[in-house]
Amino acid sequence: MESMIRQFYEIPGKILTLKPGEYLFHEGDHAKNFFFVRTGKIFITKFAESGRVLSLRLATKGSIIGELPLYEENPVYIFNAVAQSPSEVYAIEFPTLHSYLEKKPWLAINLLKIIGVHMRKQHSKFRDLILYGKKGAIFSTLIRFANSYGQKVDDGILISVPLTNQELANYSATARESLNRIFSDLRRQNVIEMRDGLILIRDIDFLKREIQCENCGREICNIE
Amino acid sequence: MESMIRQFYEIPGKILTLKPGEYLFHEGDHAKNFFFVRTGKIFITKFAESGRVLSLRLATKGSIIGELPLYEENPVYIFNAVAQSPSEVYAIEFPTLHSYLEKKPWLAINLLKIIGVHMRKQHSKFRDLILYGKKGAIFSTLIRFANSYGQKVDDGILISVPLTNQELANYSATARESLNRIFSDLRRQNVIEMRDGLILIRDIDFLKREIQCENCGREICNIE
DNA sequence: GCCTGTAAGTGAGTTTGGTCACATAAAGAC
DNA sequence: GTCTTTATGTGACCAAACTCACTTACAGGC
Repeated sequence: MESMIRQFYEIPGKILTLKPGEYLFHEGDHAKNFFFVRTGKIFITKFAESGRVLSLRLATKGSIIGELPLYEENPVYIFNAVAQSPSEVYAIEFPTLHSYLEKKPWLAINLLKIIGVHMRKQHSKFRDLILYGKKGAIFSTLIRFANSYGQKVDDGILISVPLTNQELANYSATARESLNRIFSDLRRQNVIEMRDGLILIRDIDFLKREIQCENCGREICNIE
Repeated sequence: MESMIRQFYEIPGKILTLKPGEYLFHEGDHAKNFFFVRTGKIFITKFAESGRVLSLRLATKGSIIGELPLYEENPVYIFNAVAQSPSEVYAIEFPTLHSYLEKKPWLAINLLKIIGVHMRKQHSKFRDLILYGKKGAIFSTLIRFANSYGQKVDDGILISVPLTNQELANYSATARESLNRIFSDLRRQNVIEMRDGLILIRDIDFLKREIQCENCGREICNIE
């Protein structure tokens, strides 16, 4: 994956830096650029009329962002991208990317591969959220965070990103209170535990069992 | 869209014919081919352990199927494809497609475009199902069927595909009974009506209003 | 015509999850 | 230290949606 992305850095572009909380783009904005994350972490979210927020990804080094409108007639971002931590992204303008893709077949193929993986991620998330209720959504979110940002420690997997319950609820399309109650249960059952404000997953197999995890691998089952 | 797909027919492949109810592939099968639908209609579904079925698409002339595992190391179909009506598909083996994509940049770019549209469809469906409850899921399904298979008649839009309530419920990740009750309401409110076993949508704007339709256009908001 | 099988419709009861309203805890500001 | 703000934890209640059980309607076979 890393090597695929390196090839895109040969395309002329600009480096942008973002402070935490700063938006790279808003949904509805006219889309001009395609981005790679160089450093930091970027939340990808979508707003609902009701004020609810649906969080979709937490992009990190190597993630591509804003690729959806690439070949649209009237390109518009359909998500928000907001920095979670100080971040650097590499921005390539669509027309520039278009001309490179036309010239270099391997580039287009690599992009196909990347987008294919995106599709599969999206589908597997869809499955978890639709078929296994809120518990499924929350467990799936935890597993994905563990795969993306988990560090093996002696008694489990520590998710190295600080996340509030509200943020996690947004990833699971759930009310904060519902997530909270499910977390209380998981703590009682010794499946998770809080450590220095981070989540420690002590029994990830429990989570996987409950949502009939298809063991699709870390490349697909992540939050990036 | 049509012209894009014509280019793929220059790639050597085989024509397969399917009878109604016949499977093109099952989820979990080793994936060898990429398909275009030439004629007929193909259901794309996914099974859940519980016996529930989630229906995702109803592919028709011009739709591509089975593209997800294209660049996987161990390619496996993650959905089922089953003919709804007598159908013909054009099957291209992955290695053949790979070599053509390497040689012809415009082919890879067209595939990028097609898959980009797929992604956007998937996202918009996700949004409807996640953010607007079961009503949102059902209304979204109706709108998509209307966009794909609707015929304008003097008093509304007739969905020209015969669908049972159970099938529609599968598209909406809903229990049949729930869909049934929502349909009863819609009939009472004169939003829909049954005509010769087909659904006639009399007030599609009502449906769109309820789910905060973003009017993303027929290219995205469909069921193909 | 009848019989059979499948689909549709509907009530009752239960579960799940969301909302509201607080109480408590933790983290900063000063 | 106090005060303020933000996050967490929970109970009570309500609404949405699922399940179960059954009735009704319709189509096809014969």
